[in-house]
Amino acid sequence: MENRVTLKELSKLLNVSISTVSKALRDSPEISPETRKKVKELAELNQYVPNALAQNLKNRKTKTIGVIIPSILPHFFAKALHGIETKAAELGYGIIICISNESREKEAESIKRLMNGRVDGLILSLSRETQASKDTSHIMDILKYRIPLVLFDRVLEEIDCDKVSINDALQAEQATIKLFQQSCRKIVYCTGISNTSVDDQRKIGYLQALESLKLDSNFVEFDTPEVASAAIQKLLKQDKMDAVLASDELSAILAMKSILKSGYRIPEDVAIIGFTNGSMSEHFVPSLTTVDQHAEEQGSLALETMVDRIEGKLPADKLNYKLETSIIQRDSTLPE
Amino acid sequence: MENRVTLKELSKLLNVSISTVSKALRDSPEISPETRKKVKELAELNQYVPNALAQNLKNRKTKTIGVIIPSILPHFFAKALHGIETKAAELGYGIIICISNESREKEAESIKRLMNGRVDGLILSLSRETQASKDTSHIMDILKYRIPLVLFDRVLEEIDCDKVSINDALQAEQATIKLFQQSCRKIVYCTGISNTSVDDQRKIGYLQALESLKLDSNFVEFDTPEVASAAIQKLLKQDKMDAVLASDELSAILAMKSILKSGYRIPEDVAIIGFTNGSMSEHFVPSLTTVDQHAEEQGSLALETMVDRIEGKLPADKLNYKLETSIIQRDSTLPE
DNA sequence: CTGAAAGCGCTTACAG
DNA sequence: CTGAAAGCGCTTACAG
Repeated sequence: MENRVTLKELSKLLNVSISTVSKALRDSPEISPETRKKVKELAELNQYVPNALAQNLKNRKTKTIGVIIPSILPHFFAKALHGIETKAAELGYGIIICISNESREKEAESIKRLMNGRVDGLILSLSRETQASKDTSHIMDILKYRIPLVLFDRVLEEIDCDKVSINDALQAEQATIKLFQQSCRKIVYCTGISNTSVDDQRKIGYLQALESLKLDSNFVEFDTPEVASAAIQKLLKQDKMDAVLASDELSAILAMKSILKSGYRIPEDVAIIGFTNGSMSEHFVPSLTTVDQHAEEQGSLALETMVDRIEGKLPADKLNYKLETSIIQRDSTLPE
Repeated sequence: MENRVTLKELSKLLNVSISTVSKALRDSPEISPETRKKVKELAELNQYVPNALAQNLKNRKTKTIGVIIPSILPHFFAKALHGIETKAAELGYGIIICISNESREKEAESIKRLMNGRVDGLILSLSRETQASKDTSHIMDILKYRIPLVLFDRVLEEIDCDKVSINDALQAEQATIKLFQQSCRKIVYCTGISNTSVDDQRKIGYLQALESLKLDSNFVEFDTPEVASAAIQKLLKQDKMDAVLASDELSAILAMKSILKSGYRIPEDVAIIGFTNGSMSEHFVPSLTTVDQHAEEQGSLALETMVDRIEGKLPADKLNYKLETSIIQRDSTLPE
């Protein structure tokens, strides 16, 4: 039941100075091999663990990265976080996670909490409120204090920092074209995540595709599942829908359920492509054709970029990765 | 582009001592109101943020809790984490998250990483390897250093610490009896998470129920989805299954898919109850009747217990919460 | 090869 | 009401 042992205590036990103990433990050539050995043995015996707080204070670095995400419940963020954590462990870094819950205020609070020496850098996926309001003063503070910042997935181009995201507009455009190629002419865009940069980008891609294909657009935007289902069933009844491009997993699943319930077949009557490749996409019957957002890779690349930045391995100019994505063909669209 | 300002710098600007600045900022009555005001204004102007590392070192507490979980991908852990984070934010604490990836070694590493002054306490859900091997020496180290420890969900009774879990055995027993009451006589236990305390407990409950009901047991244990599906289809063919008790969400979904694919009806031919109430349970067709594990509440209670322990509000005797759970009736069992 | 000293940025008991 | 001093636990340039 002892308390943690310190350098001071070890030095007393050995009748040497604290400096000697410290150097011996870090294998400094200044110290004689015998002393080094003695010190290390005693340290081992007493299960000495250096106090990270003191080390960090002295070294002015913490080997930990702060991560702020809007939520952890959507599969995308859980996977991205997994990618971040895995890469961090690999590179010898730890992570501190805060969840903004889509709120700008909580995001700003978390930033404050972390900007006080606790972390060497911040990885952020912006909250919906921040993206909607475009009020990024709290983000600018990070830059002002010269704390490295990496934005991922939900990025804002005007912020001068490293970024990792997928080319959502391009993907949405290609997905729309794919639906067109399956003879769909009434392609409806369905989203439960309005007001995020990713959703905006996807809408842009969708509209671009429609314009070049000379088709009309149609949107279902919702906050609650009930609203979504009602809107979809209405469109079906009015014969205004033979395909769905869904911006998030939940809206894709809700759409499929409404479609099946109304007696239509997937993909013969209505084809669907979703974003986010979660477990529901894989296991629903029929399984959902999705744009793979490479959540884990985004997370892993964001962390790697951060560490490279911290360790000065990157040029001064900020990086802006746009990951290539691919469409995972499943049963909600016709086979090629 | 300035660097972060310190007490020392503020004190120089104001021509007072560091102590005065420090006390003024903490509203000490020792300092005159005018000085306090002046100091605070300058601090505000310079966006002074106290260095948490230095504060923590001095105060010997960090107001942050370490959380080590086996994985973040299963919905249960994502939800539990959400509960932990929410409650932590509410109580003014931060959390540091490590993922053990079900490995005892990574778990031990994370513990070492966190036990060096970084956190005030540790919340843990044990990795599968640790639970299987029962080698808990790395956990004992935590206790030895008098670091508060709360175990949740995957607990081990022999460890002397606060615990939060659900009564898995009882729940499994009741779920089994519920299936019996729907005239099921060939109830198969299906699991993809063998060798965890929760699975062991559920098996115990299942077997207890079967014994009192004088029924035979039958197990499907698997590592890959293919194995599960094959095993289930075999049992169906041999007419050895009219109900499934599934220990995790994935095995429940896999079972349902196999059953439907083999042409049986749910719940008329085969009824199913699962554990873990994730999004797939809710949205699969038919939706899955599940035992609600109260993931968020487990997380939130674990964190609250931790904070109470740290702040000395708890008796010396360790607490052992067993949360009441309930069965969420959906379409994979007959209505009551 | 070893140790005394300064310092990271803060807090607080004590003196004045 | 204000400040000098000690200390949290470490690291490292410097002296010996």
